[in-house]
Amino acid sequence: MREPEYRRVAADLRAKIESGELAPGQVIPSESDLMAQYGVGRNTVRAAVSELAAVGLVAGRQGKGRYVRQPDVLRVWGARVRDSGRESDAGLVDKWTEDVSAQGRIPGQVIEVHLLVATDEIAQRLQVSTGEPVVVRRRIQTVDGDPWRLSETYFPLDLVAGTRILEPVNIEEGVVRYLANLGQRVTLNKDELSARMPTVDEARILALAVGTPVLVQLRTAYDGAHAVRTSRVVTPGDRVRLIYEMKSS
Amino acid sequence: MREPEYRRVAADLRAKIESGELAPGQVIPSESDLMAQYGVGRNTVRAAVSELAAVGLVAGRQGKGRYVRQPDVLRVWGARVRDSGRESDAGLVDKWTEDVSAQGRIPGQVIEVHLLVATDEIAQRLQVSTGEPVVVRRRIQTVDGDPWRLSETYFPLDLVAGTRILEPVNIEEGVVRYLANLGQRVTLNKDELSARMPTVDEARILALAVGTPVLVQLRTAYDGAHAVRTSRVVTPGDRVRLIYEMKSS
DNA sequence: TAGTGGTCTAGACCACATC
DNA sequence: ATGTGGTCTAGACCACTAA
Repeated sequence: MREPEYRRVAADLRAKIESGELAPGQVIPSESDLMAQYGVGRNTVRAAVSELAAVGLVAGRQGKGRYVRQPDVLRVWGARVRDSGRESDAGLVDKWTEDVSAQGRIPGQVIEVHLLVATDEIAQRLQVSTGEPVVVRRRIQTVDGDPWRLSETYFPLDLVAGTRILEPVNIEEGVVRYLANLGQRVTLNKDELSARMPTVDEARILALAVGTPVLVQLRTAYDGAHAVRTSRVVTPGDRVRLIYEMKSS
Repeated sequence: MREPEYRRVAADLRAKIESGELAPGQVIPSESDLMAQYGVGRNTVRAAVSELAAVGLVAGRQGKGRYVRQPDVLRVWGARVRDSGRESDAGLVDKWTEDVSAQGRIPGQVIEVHLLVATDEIAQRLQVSTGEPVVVRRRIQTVDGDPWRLSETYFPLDLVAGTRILEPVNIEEGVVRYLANLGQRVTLNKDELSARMPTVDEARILALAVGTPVLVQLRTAYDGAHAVRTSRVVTPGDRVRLIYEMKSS
């Protein structure tokens, strides 16, 4: 039993998907068909198909069949060189709205704002003490009405008290430009990127198929050595392409 | 049957892991124990544990038990602001060696160089015709002897003919600086980042546990509007933190 | 009603690790 | 020899979808 049966079946199906014999969107053979075709029991077929589902190649719903998934990728910018050679600061809408609209899709977002105390992680990134009051703006950003991205931004309370940041409403020009217009200077942005499997909450909110990892972008903005805000953006790995454009020396 | 049994078991185990009751590195109860503890059949226990394995929370080996995984994270830089305010170009070693050494680990790499014709994807990114000759440097980069990152860089043949790029040897100062010293100018780097589950080859070479996504970094370097090289770097999502530091306007 | 996938069980045998 | 996980089967029943 060198190569398990279910792996042989999985590899064969995978090859058919990658070769295009089973095209994206197409329904794959039913479990009964696969049992007959490969001469194995139902659980073996299910183990094979589960493996493909676990890496995001197939999906399906009870009662209907399983089909080959086709990704729907949007591009969003983490940093962008404009004609001026520097980050844009004169736009009329926030970056999410701009990025999504530019690709002919309809952006949207649901915003909530909370006042809470800093956890260790947030305190460290904001350079404040654990337990200090911070403001968090949580956004569920949508494309064509579907949840697409989770975005949380944390501010030290004293830096945003009395501003519209505290109101759970859309800020048309975007938070970054809004604060810049109020006089906040940002000299450095530092992003930390990683990939992981989603938590159960993330999977639920983003309606993630099993086998879909998320891309996590932790961004902290600094004015000199002083942190002014930090954010965590969670996006499904198969639905975004995060772009960084950087001028070289 | 609102909530399946195996999900109840999985959620319970997950909670114990996240609360620390089952600590990283610790062996989780055996299948027999879990069967007795939750009063379910073996396959149900296995379905629950498989779910945790599929999201990278537990791993194990036949004959031994299953244990809670503990990530080993390294930081690597995608772009870094130096004291000079621009990308470093005077270092003595390549960036991988520098990043890994700085964290007290031992870097290494296995290099192979191939001459081949451009596929559609590579041709498009290098702005040449499909079928044009290109050179690819493939590197398996290691940390403390373990495969850690897969790096492929493609060059149009005419831009690197007669250089040491064609030799499958380490270039101490790194390819970027080597070419810069030969007079190649790079004015813009463009990175595209995404997360996905690994291919079977990637999982094998990087010794990935099931449930580990990869972070894919596609970088193209331009001299003006002209692409001079393009690379694909594949890293396990749980083993790296990719850092971008960007000066703001 | 028929066909699909979803859940669960009981049991068998194999492969690996440890004592 | 014993305990662990890995593979596989046969069979049962449930839930969802579509004709």
